[in-house]
Formats: sequence, C-alpha cells, structure tokens
Amino acid sequence: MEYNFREIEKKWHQRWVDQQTYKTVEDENKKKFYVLNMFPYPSGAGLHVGHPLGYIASDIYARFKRLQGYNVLNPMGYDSYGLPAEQYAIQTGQHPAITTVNNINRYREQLEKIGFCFDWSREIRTCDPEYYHWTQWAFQKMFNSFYCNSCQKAQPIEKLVKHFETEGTDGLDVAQSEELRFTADEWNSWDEKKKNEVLMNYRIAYLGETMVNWCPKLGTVLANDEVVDGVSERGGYPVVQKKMQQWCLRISAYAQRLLDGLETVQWTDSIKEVQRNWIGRSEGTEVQFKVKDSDTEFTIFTTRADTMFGVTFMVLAPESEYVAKVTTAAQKADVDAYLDATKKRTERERIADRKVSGVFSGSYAINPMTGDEIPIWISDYVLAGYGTGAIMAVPAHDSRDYAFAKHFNLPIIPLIEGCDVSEESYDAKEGIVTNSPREGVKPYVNFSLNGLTVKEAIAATKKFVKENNLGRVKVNYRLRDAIFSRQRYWGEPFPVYYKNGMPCMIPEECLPLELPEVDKFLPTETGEPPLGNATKWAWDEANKQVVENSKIDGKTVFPIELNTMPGFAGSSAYYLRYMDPRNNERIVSEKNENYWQNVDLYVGGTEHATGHLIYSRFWNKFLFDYGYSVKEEPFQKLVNQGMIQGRSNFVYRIKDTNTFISLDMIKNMDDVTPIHVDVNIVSNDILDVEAFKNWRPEYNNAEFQLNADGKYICGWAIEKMSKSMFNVVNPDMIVEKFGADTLRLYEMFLGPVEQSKPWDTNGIDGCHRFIKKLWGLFYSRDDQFLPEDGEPSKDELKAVHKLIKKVTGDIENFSYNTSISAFMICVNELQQIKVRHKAALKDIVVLIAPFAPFLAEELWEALGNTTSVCDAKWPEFNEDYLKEDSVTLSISFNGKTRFTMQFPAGSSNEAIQEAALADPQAQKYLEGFNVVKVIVVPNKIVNIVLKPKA
RNA sequence: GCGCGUGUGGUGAAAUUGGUAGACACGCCAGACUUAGGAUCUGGUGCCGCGAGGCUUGUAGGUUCGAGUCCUAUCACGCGCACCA
Repeated sequence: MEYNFREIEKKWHQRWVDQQTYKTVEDENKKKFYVLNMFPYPSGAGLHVGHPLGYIASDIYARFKRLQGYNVLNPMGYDSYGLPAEQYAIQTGQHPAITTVNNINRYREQLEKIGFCFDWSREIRTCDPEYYHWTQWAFQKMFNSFYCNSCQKAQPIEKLVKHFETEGTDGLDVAQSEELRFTADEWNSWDEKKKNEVLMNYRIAYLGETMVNWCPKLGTVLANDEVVDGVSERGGYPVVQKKMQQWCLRISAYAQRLLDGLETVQWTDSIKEVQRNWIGRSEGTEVQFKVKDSDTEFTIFTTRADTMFGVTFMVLAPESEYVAKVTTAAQKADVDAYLDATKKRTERERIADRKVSGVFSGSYAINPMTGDEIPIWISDYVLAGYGTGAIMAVPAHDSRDYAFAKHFNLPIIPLIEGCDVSEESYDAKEGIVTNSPREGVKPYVNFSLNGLTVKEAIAATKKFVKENNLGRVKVNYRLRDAIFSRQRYWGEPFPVYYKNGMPCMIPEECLPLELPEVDKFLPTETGEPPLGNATKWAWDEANKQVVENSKIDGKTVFPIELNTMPGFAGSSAYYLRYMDPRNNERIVSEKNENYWQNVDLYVGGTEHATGHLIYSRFWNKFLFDYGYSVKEEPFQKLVNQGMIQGRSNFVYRIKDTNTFISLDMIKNMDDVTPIHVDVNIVSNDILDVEAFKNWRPEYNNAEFQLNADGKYICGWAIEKMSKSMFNVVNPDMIVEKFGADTLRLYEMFLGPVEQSKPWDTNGIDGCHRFIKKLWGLFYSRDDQFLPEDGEPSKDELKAVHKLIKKVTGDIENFSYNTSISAFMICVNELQQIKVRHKAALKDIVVLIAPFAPFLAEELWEALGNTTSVCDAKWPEFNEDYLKEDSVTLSISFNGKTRFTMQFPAGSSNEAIQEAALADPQAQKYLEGFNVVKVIVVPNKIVNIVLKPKA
C-alpha cells in the first residue's frame, strides 16, 4: 500500500474534530501542563512557512506531555485589536471588523491543516466584547488602585483616601508621579474635583499630562517600545515629542518586582538581560542645589556622588519646569530661541545628529561642597524623562559633560589621582580621589574625600548628604510608565466618561462597553480620535446605558472617552482567560485559576522582550496583588524560536536584452542585471524555463543561454521572507505536495528551534523519504501488512530503546532536529531486520506521534488499536536492552590505535587497566618505557602515558 | 561606546558536556532499474596527495595523556541597549 498522506490527513483531521480529541477539561486527578504560543496578529498576508515554526515546536512538546500523562492545555487565539490589524484595513480600504474576520478565517484554515492539538473550543479574540470585558475590567481595577511601596503591592484607592483624611501625606510611602505634601485638614477642605486631581498622582491607571511619542502619520501616540530609532515600529514613520493628556499605567511602580521576578523564571540569559536593561535600575543620590540670589532650589540625580567637588556647571533639560525659574531677563531671548529649536527637532533628528548644543540661563547655582558659584545651562543632552531632568556636570569624569565643557569653554577639574583629562574624560569608577576639596582652598564644608577610593567616596558622600539634609539616597529606573491611550479606532474603548471634566468609571456591571460603529475610522494627523465620529457615544448615568451624543446635557448624560487602548492591552492577560474563556462572572474562576496556575511553557519570538513580555508580567503582578492570579510570574519557561528567513532566487538578464543567462555561464557580473524570480518555479536552483515564460507577460518571449547540461542555474541569497522578494513559501503548498507530517518534521529538522535560519525547500525530500521508509516497515509494496505478533528480537529492542532514550531526552531540551535524525537511524536499522514485531513498532509509533501525528494515528490503528494514539502511554526506557555482552577497548599510544581488546560487559576501570597492562601484546609496546599513567575510558579508548627508561 | 551571543565540509547541522570530529539530511559523483522522470534503490563523498601518509572545528597561544568543548589574546559576524547622569 502506498503512503497516501492526503487521505490519511483528511481522515484523521475529521476524526479529531468529531471525537473532540483535543478538548481539554480540568481534571483534579491529573497533573496539569500549560503550553502557550504567543497568539498571532491575523495579518492580511496569511501564514508563511516561518510562522508555524514555534507552533510546531510547542505542539510537539504538548503532545509529548500528554503522552506522559499530563492534562495539557494548549490553546490558540488571535490578537486582533491594534495597529497592525487597523493599518491593514486602511491599506485595503476595508473596515477593520471585516478584514479581521477574514484574516482570522484564513489563519484558522491554514493552522488546521498542520495538525496542531489546539483546543479550539477555548479560542479567544481580543476584539471580542466577551474578551475585552476583562481588559476594561482590569483597567478600572488599576484606576481604583495605588501602589504601596512599603507593602510592595497594589491596594484599593479608598485606603489611600482614608490615609489622606486622617494624616494627609504624612508617613506615606507610595508610588507617585510627583511628591506632594499636604495635611489632613487641607485634604478635607478640598472639593471633589481637587481631590480627584490629587488622586491622579497615585492611581495605577492615571490620566497624565506627559511628553509622548506622537506619530502624525499614524495619527496616534506610541509606547517607547513601539518607537525604534526615532521612527514608528509599524510603518517607519517619523515620531515627535509632544505634550498630551493621556491615560498611563504606573508600571514604574513595579520596576523592582519586575527585576526580581526574572530570577525565578527559566528564560534565556539574553532575554533576561534585555529586560534588565530596559528596566535600567540605577542606585544613586539625589542632591539639592540652591540657585544664587533666589529661593529656587532644584534636585539632581547622580550615581557619582564622589565627584561633587568637581562640578563646574549645571544642566537642565529644555522641558524642565525649572528652566523658566532660572532664566534671567537678559538671557530670555536666547533661551526661548533654543527651546524653540529643540522642540522642532524630531526624535530621529536628535539621535542622528548628536552635536553639542545648549544655552546659558543667566543664573548660577551654589555647589554645596565648595560654595562655588556655577553657571546653570540648558541643553537637550539632558533628558526630561529620566531622574529629575537636571544634572550636575562633572566634565572631568563624564564624557558628555566633557564634550559640553570643551564646546562652551567651561572649567574641568580632575578628581582622580594621576588621571589625564587633557584629551578626554576619565569615566572609569576607579582610582584614588583627590582635589576634594582642592588644596589651598579654604574648605566650605567640614568634609573631605581625598585619599579614598571612588567606591568609598561614593558611600561617604551619600552619608554626608543624608546627615546634612542636602539630599537623599535614591534608586532610579529607566522604565517609564506606559502610555495607554491611542487616538485610533480599532481598539478597546476606555470604560470612562467625563463629568465636569473629571473621568468617571462606567459601572462594572455595565461592562463591556462595546466599540461603536463609525463611518470614518481613519486616524487624523491632528490627533482627533476617530471615535469622535460615533453618533451614539454618550453615557446616560441614570439609566446606565450608552446613548446618542445629542443627548449630552452635562447633568445626567456625559461624553465618553474617545481614545482607545493600545495593542498590548488585550495581549497582557490573555493566558489567564484561556483557563476559563467563557466565564461571564470573573476573568477566570478561582477553581480553574488554581488548577492551571500559570504557563509552564511559553513559545514566541524575541521581538516582544521589551513590549508584551514586560506589560503582561506587570499586568499579571497587578492581578496577583488582588488574588486574581495565583502566580506572580505568568510564564515559567520561555523558549524563543528563531526567525525563518527567505531564500531568494535570481535570474540574470543580459543588459539591454530580453536574454537570460545561466549563473554558471556568466563571465562578468557587470554585464547582467540580477532579477528576483519566484522561488516556486525554481527547484534546486534550476529554473523551470517554461514556467518562467508564463510567470509574467514581459517574459513570454524571453530567450535563454543555458549551460552545457541544458539547464538554467539561478543565483540565490538569504533575505527576509517577503512578497517583494518572491521568496515566500506557503505552508499550504508544502502540505499539498508532501503532507503536514513532512512539513512538521522538516521544519524541526532544519536546525535548533531557537536559531534563525533560512528556509530551503530543497531538503524536504529527505524527511518525506523517511516517512515513506517508516511506512514501508508496515506495508510492503504489494500491500502486505508486515509486522508480526510475538516477541521482538534483541536487535529490534535495542534499536527501539536507543530511540526511546534519545527522543525522551531530546524533547525536554527542544533538540527536535537530533530526535528526527535518531528516528531516521532507527528506521534504517529496523529495515535491516527481516522480521519485525508489532510490540516493537508500537513504541516507535508512540514516539513519532508528537512529530507526525497523522501518520502515527494511521499506523496506531493499523496495529489494532481502537483509541487515539494521543491517549497512548509514552514508552519507558529500559537500559538492559542497550547493554553489550562485551566492551571493545581500543588501546592507543600517541593518539594512534595500536590494538584492540575485548572485555566482559560491566568490567571496572581498574580491571580493564590491569588486564591491558598484563596483555603480552601490549607489553611489546611497553618495552623500554616506564608507565606513568593509564587512562581508561570504558567503551572508548585507553591512553597509556609513557616515559622512556633512563 | 556598553552588554549578550555565535564562528565546525559545497549546504543545514551532530558530537553522550574533556574521550575515535563531521552523526543525520540536502547537494554532488558513480552504478542499477526504467515508456528518460523533479520517481525508486545501491555505493561513494571534509581537505591535500597516484600512494604510503599528512592536514583539519575563525586566528594565535596556554592547561591536559587527550581540547570543537576549559583558560588568555585576537579577528569576523549577529542581536540588544545607547546622551539613563
């Protein structure tokens, strides 16, 4: 019987659907295992062959765990809200709701073909009201929370209000936008509106006037991780800095926990390092500087407190609120001009053109260590968003300050013994401190750092600053609060309405607040959200419902927020929802949450390291604080699959002709123009000439210079897989031609899962041949069913158990490529054995089941089983079958094998060594030498170290 | 500039973690069968050399009886962060 994959795959796919083979039900009697793939944006282009790589890898693992007896949750869904989905809709001129459904259907169809064990009954879509109900719910929960630093968790905002009512800000240790001070009396005297404004300073989801990344072309603000090199990640459009009122998430409050949590998860060091960098913890000191002849004081942050004696000027960020306070009348014109110029520059220009610029404010600060009057400058090399937006400049020991000082001719005072700062600054944090204070200068304070190491000096200064009330020790994080508003249509609406300009939450029982239909959903360059076009978008407070805008009266009917949430909102807690996707009462029931706990294995690309993987960790920690999640970290083990690149093919047209020349006939590359050619009409780099003529009209009467074999050889290159390079390989096509099992095997056989590699359809024959060989162990060409009843032979058992050992170990390490090699070897070995037994082949079928599930089902049935192979038991490895009767020992001198010896199995190293030295043949070689050492590695080699006799 | 990672045949890659480098597969070569076909099967295939033999894991050193694996230096490539004070 021929291996007919089309029939086999069709048959089993249908049976899986009919019998709900992959439906997962919570079962307290079984240990759980939660496998998760990063769910896809359903983009318009459909899947190419690179997309399923991670899904196949996790599918193999999920099936393996199931065979080991675990209750496996392996769900799939769609991240269908957000920029990419909307951009695609805009580009194709369709409504995003329509394109999204179409794209999802196409994805589903493609995924179904590959034979994944997804439990589709748990499918979720982030744009589904049933789903985003819980996104909105979490947002409201964050709005109604503050972060308590001393107890290290989120708490209900009422608790904070109570504190204000009785004690004001006294004894408060909470995360906040800016440090406020007020008494209980003051708080109690404020009206509702004022109180609410103050509370915004503490809420975890808050409305903030912040500097944002504004992308005019996309018509929306972007989060930091959505901006790459000063342009938008999606589309590559320019981004400018703009001050706007936006919803923000106080993710910075969780910075330390996000850092600490990394120690508890099994992720690669590199991705942990990326997150550590992104969080950017830095321990330092905040110091207050007084402005001369003024009451103004401002605070700076430094990690080099030891260099305070070398501060020769101060620098404020252009956006700093102190700029106005320190600018003198004489300097005002210059300062305004500078501020104007900086504002006009885009982020990209700032990065591209990093020349020194700045302006003197006219004021001076007093150095608290020396009493020196030092000029205050304004420059855009100081960032408003980090620390306090102001620095003390120590040009001798900071390269940026140095460049600035050189440019504006400001003094440079070296503070480390023996350092040379004539050409460049000395930035290293090592050496012995000097000039602190300088010799011969009357000390301003009773404090000296001279003679200490840098490390000691930092500690000493921290202590001094604290004791003298000059400042305090402070830990800063680079991690910014996440900007949570988008001026776009295709996203979760905020469940918020505005009453007297004050945001109010739509009652929880009224959620979800559904996205309204609008005619015009296109974004605008000015930032007017498209939801402004909705006619029914007002909140009737009394009747608790959405009504027409025309009814807004400001007394009982109010406008609803027009912004929508960003793409990462919906993807931040989806793994929780899979545990209980149809629950209308709670994001996930306690029972299910306690059963599934968190994701055991998460598979996805590295590109989410600073986006999704930070946001969802934050989101989960927040829910954890309230007991909605039982594990602090959502993803226990993370595997990052590599990217599949495309392998493009080229044809070479002789310049100014319509003649194409085979690569091996080209004498001079300058005479030809390489042109991308569709890889689907090229096989093993040989062009299908006829197909090429039909490919495009302009090649209909193309002429060819073929090589001696009459072939046209194409050139090739590794490039990104994309339509424009004609190198996209579609999985449907592979499935059609070779079957899903072959596709699955080949994708894994290509190389390690974590590694990026080019796709090359050429090698797929080997995997297809292997499947056919395996099939050949069961069926002869003349339709005989070959496996026999009875006891397997020793050789069979040996081959099979070698495989069990190898595959079991490999799957745990994700070394699927070597597993498949082992299968190939095993099948070859079994082919040599004339009579094969069902009992031995049964184990092989179970072993191959995770890799080639359709084939496994068919063979499992052929062996007489009536249940799915998915419910089989993973075979157990038995060492005994691998034991040899004897071990062969090769004995070598100087790396050369001289003779071999046989020993009984299980001989000890000592026994082997003794016997080897006693061997008469060996002794022939030993004449004239002293034996220094004998190294015995059983089953491998014996090395005898010799020294000539004196 | 700082941080992380990777270098093995014509190609994708293995190597029991310090023990016969190149498993397995593609490609290539030779052969068999065949209504010459993008089918199947058999054998060969790291490099140099007719040969015996020699060389070989980016390069140069080191540790070791023994190094692809450990250490030092160096080069190349890839990724991440980048005025973060």
